[in-house]
Amino acid sequence: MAKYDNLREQILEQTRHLLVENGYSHVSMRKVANLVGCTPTAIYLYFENKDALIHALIEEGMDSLHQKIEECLASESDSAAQFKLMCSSFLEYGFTNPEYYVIMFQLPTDEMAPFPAEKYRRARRNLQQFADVLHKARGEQQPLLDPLVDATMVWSLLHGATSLYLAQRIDTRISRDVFVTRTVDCAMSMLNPIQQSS
Amino acid sequence: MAKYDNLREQILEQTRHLLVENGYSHVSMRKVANLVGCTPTAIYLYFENKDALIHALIEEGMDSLHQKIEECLASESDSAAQFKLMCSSFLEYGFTNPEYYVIMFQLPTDEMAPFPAEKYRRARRNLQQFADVLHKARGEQQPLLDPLVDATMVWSLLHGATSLYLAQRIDTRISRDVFVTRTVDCAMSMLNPIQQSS
DNA sequence: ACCGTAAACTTTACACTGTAAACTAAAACC
DNA sequence: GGTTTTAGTTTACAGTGTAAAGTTTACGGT
Repeated sequence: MAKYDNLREQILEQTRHLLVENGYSHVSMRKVANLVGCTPTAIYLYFENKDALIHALIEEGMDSLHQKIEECLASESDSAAQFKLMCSSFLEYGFTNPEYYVIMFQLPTDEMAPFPAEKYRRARRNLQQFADVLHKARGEQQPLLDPLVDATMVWSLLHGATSLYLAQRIDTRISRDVFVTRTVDCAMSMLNPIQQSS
Repeated sequence: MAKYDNLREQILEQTRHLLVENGYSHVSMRKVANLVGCTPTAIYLYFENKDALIHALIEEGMDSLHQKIEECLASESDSAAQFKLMCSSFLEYGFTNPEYYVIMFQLPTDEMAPFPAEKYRRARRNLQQFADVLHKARGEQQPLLDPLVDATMVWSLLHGATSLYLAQRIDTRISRDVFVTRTVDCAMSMLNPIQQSS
């Protein structure tokens, strides 16, 4: 009675295709169903609703980003170099996978159910890795500075840079190359402890 | 034949109300029309489409943010203090006006027409002011460093921090207070020239 | 005073959206 | 062989943005 080879996989595949090709707004249950060759409601047999379908793709994205960051750790031995590579890789990931980046980090909060906190654990590994490398690159002392907080600062910078770039909010007089280089420099400067105000 | 006092103004008012109350996704032409008391299509007499209606609100937001930043300049005389206040004010603006912030800076790029570049000039004033203050606070020399680029870095940090905060992506172990303070400290550290890599 | 025109709307309609509910056909199990 | 379960389809509903045409009201000119 299995009419399709692996319907769940086909649905994910076509959704991803639609997402990458036309962006989030053009993903509709009917379009996905048409591409797959099934009916719109058949999708509900495998995904609770549209949000759940998108969430599955978010997981994909989180995993591929995680893998990319792992590669940074592998291809460098010096922790400062690792950190630098991680930063530029993060930017590159966002720039080259805007659709994934958007659904992962800036999906309209009120438009869809938030990514379930429990699944978000996997995503947090990435931040934790930033924190770890940061800590190591600083020489593992500096107990006064919380690496998690500072990693969050780095993340803010990288995420902000990526978001503004993707939203084409960056002044056109600034080339992409300069923008990336300076952003990474900026992140590197966060390796030096930041003086805390009163 | 004027059935309404000032229909255009009333439409904007109710749209803003709906936006602040329920978020972007719950703004629909029919809901706005119902609140105003007119028909959905009447809105098209004053706004080309839904995007144009939202764009008008973006302008409102840009102006109020601009005003807030102007106040920072007025209430401090030292340029470093001005800069610091501008940063924390920017964060505060985003935190307390999430709906405006969202439509201004992170509207789903592919969901609606981009904010017209021409109108975006007004928005760019804000960035320019950051650049100016940054330049002044550094003592007006440092010709090697482009203030526009560095202001963009500051903006990236602030925007990233705001976005992540609004998307509830910040680790719950980090209090809002700590987060804001550290972000501002981080921005302040950008006053010191950042060493450029090769 | 009256008529033509233009402004300010309303009515109707279309194609699209997510998804709930009911139905159906085929396979699996006892 | 009959019953239950699986894997779908069909139909339907309430919502969306917006195009096109129809309607009412006010004003300017003669």
